[in-house]
Amino acid sequence: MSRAAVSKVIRNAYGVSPQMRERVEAAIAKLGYRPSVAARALRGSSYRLGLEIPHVSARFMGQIVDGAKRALWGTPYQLVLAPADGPEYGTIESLADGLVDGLIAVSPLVDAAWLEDLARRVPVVMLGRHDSPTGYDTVVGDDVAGARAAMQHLLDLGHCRIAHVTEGEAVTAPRSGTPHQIRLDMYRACMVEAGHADFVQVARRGPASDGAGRATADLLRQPNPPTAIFAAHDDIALDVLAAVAESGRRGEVSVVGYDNTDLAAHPLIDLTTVDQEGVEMGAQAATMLIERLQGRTERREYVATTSLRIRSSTTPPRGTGSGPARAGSLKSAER
Amino acid sequence: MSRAAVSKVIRNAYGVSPQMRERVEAAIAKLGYRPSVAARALRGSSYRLGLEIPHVSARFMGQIVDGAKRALWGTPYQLVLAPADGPEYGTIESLADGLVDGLIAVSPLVDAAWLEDLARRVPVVMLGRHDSPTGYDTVVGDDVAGARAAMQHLLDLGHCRIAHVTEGEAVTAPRSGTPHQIRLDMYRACMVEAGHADFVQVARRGPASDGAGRATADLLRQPNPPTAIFAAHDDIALDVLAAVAESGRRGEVSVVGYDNTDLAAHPLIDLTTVDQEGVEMGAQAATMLIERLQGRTERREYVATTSLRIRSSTTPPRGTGSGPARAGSLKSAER
DNA sequence: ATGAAAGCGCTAACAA
DNA sequence: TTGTTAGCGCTTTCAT
Repeated sequence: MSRAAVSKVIRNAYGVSPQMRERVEAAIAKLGYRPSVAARALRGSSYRLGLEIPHVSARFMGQIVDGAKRALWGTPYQLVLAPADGPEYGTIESLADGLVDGLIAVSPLVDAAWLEDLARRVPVVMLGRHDSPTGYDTVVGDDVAGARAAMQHLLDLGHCRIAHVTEGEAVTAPRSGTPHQIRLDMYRACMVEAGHADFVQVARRGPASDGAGRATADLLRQPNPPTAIFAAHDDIALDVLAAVAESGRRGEVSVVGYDNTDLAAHPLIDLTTVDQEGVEMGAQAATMLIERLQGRTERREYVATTSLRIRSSTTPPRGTGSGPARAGSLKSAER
Repeated sequence: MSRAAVSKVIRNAYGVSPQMRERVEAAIAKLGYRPSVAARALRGSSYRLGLEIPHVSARFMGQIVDGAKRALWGTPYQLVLAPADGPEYGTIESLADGLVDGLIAVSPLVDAAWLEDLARRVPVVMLGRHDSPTGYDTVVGDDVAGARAAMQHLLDLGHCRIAHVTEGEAVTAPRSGTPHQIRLDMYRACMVEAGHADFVQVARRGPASDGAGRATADLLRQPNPPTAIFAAHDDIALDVLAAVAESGRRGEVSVVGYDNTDLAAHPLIDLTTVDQEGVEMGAQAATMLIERLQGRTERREYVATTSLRIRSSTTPPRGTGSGPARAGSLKSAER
């Protein structure tokens, strides 16, 4: 039989008789034949979708991957992950260079123009970008609402001295539009709005090794330390909780995270956090990508809704006498 | 200029003059040219190495990935991850079908003969297999020593009623040689050796959703519940700790995990666990794979050494008076 | 040192 | 319905 016949059988293409199909399938089974992805990709599509996953906030990525897998279930597409931890250009290109039919990336820092170029070569969905591109789709959380909810919660509890612990300067660069920049801005705005502008304190996580532990420890060692900390994401929040525990003040400093990572619900952690539908974000991204592959060209954007999950890591401040703090102490006695 | 020239420049091959190289490089930069991985793979190698990562014990996989990345640093190889959660045959094949030059997989359950076949097509390194293959390399922890160390620690503390919480039956099938089967066997052997054969109790984690929480809760609800639990890996241990905390007996049931996941060191978790050099395992696997690609054909095996990390999740049993429990109490006073 | 050309395994358009 | 054939973009051998 001819290769064309085999090709048609494999692709379920039109124009092949039942008995031919049977013969081909028998041969495939007997020879253990497997089509070469490389050759396929060269001629058409590889049926692989790439997902670039930055090391930062690794736990949140688990949700994204789960969602993408769910969305791809039953489709002919396979998910391929590429871990990145530096500037993501290289990793993204290594995916785009013919390995995959389309890609999802989480790279708030790469240049928008560069992405538009990339998107002309291969369909792209970007996660966590608040820009308004023309050539690619975006899936993003409502960071304004999420950060505001977190801050409002702490303020409602009666906290005044609230610090923010976030990623390095690069990730929050002033007009970059990254989720972390927006969370930081909202933190500042809420503090100002609540009349605590004088206590605005931002700490940043250091080089990967020590995480946000040192930065938090420094915050706590001050004469007038924060009574609450808003962490830019759950992984940082974990470091913050660790630093608080190690400083011997477990339970005395409220901590809010972001992402509602699986660990946040663990009773030994029990972290108040902002849920932004990570799984749904992953699923939407994969779905959008497939739509692009099927021919859609107009831009789409999915904005995930956020909701605050209140757990025991946030309590009213230990009252030292001021109005709201006093109210807080009462509440804390009820626990 | 000819494509041959370009090809040579890209591959740093022999036979190209400096001025030609310069011209080519200028053209590459100007056109933003990127070689197609697919075409390359078709003709020779893709310079991609695949790593199949099962969803189970996800946190341990982080170490493996980190190690593999470290080993690949500075080589021309890129790491590509393929998430799997069911029977891994499909995922492995989807990698092997021309996408990658070689692959690392963590699939204790796939058939050895099938793997030998696979290894004839593409270089393979398997993680966590205690078999003695001819065509592929293995990287494995010393599960006998690791499990024994964990059990010995609990017995030394004075525990008699020790339960084991592990994965589903499939993963511990009697003569399968999986790490979890060996840990289970060692658990049983140590219990018998210590004269506690009558208390051997094995619980298993249910379908992914509830984890090992239910199984643990059932254990604890018994009239004569265990005073210590040996969990087959840290992710299960986390579920166990959660169930213990939720049963209101935080700190009363000792828990040992396995893998020394990053979370085990968190002060709010502080889990005693068996370290098996996960990062080193990943690095060794990647290194072995590269050696294979460079022509090695004889089999290699790397056995990671284990070491017990004692933390506060294990304490002597709350003494109800028996000999060993009393001894344990003394030790605990030293803490 | 350079270029021409064959062919990797597949798909798609066309011929039989 | 089937088989033939022309490339996809690269590497590699062989002439020049």
